Amino acid sequence: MATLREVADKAGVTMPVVSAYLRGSKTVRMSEDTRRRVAAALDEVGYVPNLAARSLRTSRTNVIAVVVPKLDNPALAEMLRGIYDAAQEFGYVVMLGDAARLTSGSQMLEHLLAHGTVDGVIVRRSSSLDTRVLADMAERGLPVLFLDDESLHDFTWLALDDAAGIRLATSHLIDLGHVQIDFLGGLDPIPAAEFTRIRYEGYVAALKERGLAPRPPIMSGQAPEDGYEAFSTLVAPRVAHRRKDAPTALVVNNVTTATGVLAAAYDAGISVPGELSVVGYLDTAAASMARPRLTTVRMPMYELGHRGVAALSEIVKGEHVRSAVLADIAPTLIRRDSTGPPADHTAGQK
Amino acid sequence: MATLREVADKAGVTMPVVSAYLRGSKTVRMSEDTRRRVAAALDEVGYVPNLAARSLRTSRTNVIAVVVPKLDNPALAEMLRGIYDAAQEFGYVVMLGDAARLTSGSQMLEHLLAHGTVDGVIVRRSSSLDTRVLADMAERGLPVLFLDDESLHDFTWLALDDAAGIRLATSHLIDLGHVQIDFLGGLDPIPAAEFTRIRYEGYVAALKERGLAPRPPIMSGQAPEDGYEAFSTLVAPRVAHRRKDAPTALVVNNVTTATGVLAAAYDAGISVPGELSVVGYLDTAAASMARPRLTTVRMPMYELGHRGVAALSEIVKGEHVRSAVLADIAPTLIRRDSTGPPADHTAGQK
DNA sequence: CTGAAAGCGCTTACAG
DNA sequence: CTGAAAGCGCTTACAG
Repeated sequence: MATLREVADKAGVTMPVVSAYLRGSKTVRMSEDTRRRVAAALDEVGYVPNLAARSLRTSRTNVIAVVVPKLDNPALAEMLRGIYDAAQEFGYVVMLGDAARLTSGSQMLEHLLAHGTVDGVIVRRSSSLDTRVLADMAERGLPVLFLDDESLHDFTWLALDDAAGIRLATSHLIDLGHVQIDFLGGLDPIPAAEFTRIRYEGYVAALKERGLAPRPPIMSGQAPEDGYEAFSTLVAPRVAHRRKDAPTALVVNNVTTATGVLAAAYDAGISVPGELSVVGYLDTAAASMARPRLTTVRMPMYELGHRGVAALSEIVKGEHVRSAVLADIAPTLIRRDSTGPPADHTAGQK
Repeated sequence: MATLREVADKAGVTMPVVSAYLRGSKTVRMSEDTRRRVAAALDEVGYVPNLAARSLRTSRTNVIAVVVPKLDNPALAEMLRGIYDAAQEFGYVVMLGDAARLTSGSQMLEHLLAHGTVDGVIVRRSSSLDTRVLADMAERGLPVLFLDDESLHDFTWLALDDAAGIRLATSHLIDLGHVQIDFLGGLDPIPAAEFTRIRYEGYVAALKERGLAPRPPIMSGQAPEDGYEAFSTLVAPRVAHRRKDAPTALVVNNVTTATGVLAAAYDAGISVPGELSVVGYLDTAAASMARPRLTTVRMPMYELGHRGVAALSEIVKGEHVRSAVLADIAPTLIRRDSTGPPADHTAGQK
């Protein structure tokens, strides 16, 4: 537990000199001999700084908290890479947490709201947080940046161009010749997540552009099990019995949900893409391990995370940051094996 | 930025009284009237504590860091649940991090090694950390608990009973009538991860117990792609050509790897479990979404995390903690659809 | 350009 | 049982 004072005494200098040496201060000049003595003393006592003392003095911690809805959501892995990379560039340490643990009155919330703990917070999905928690953050004036969507008011956010992404997925199916295309997915119950509305509207827009009739969304939670359940009960019966209103293709809001859809199709004996094409939104490693390999739309998740940190650092500095959609990076279609022409076009091929 | 002093002045008491009130001190008694005045003042100024100041004074932070090899590894989700639950009980806030980011000289390592930042660290898999990082931790005397395996020396660890888990998986296959059983998986290149050796030995033990001959391990990394690659090149050709040495069943070290194996078997036209049974080690939601649904062995991951925090809190208090294997909780076989009797026993059924 | 002082906001040991 | 003082380990503004 050597302190700056001990190091200074040992080196025959004063504390501020050691402090300046440690911080690599450019304004304080010291002789080569002084440097050497300080370095030797530092090394000799095995000096380790006390960051609590530094934070108390500077009222900065260089720690940012990152809160995500589900820690093990693979679709977020790339966003986290972007966040960690940017954090390193900006000199931040990242403290990652689960939104489910950040409840009102929780130890973790107390920690974030207190002074001297984190400089700011990045939250993926405001809807994964209690409204009381959001209110606390706002009231406390905590610098927060949301990685959300364009429907979030009252806070600063950065968003993917979800409408464009889903439009791309839908257009791909239209290009293949599909006409009866359904939208399934992630309509979280309460609060009726706005982000899904925007995604659904991307689907609607794509169909209308091409003179096709949009169909009502098929509600589903986001987990694989949710996709399995929704597909089994709401889609599979229509497809299996070749009902006139059966879709020949499906836009699935989330890639995670889509893996459940694939399992359900398999269990129902529905061939993908033979009888039904499936495209998932967002891309993960699991998409290429699924059988059939899942066609997806890849979004700039890395950039979302990276720019999020940059924006937060501005907010921390007290500067005003404008909410924005990442529309300058186009979504990419990752064509794999789960999409193909509709059955009636390929009758001869199979 | 109200301070304790301001609150005290407003309430007409001294700082220590407010401090005691805040901490719910039992030793300091105060009148009902005082309590009310303090509470009112606290509320009026919107007091928020400065945790850096508190840490500087108490040299405790109530923060623990948790370092895992891969943030989005679903097999760890349950362990993290255990950690978060226990952290709450012990009054800790969890700071989760990625081992890949905790490199020598990294901002994050500096942060962990400094005073006044975290009270201790839990590391899943010592082998995911640079040896220099481990040496730094040891030298600095940082309280660390490893969630590793029994082959880790020089540090305190808590381990799953990997040998028992793999023995259960192997016995299941033997019970089904399999004789030619291979072990595939997670032999990390350098350092030749000890934990896989122990798992492999569980496989060997199970076979020997039943008078069967163990076979050399099939090396593979842990990712789905690794499992895919290893299976495609080293196993599939033998099975497809019905070579005499072809396995009829496979113990896959990791469930993540097993999903890749399943995809590879599908692509090679090998029917699971018709021609080959596959059992994965550890259980995840993805195992039940795979087709065929993957038979796995479930280990007490929640308890591993929970007890890890309990052990760390002892270490933080300076008490000696003995490394231990969680042998009191038996592994469970989760029987799904990827295992069945060997082909020659079922010739009439298919 | 260098050196001693003040103070960040708490908690705790100590005197009354 | 209550109240004023000391001090945790830093950094920065200020005097020399």
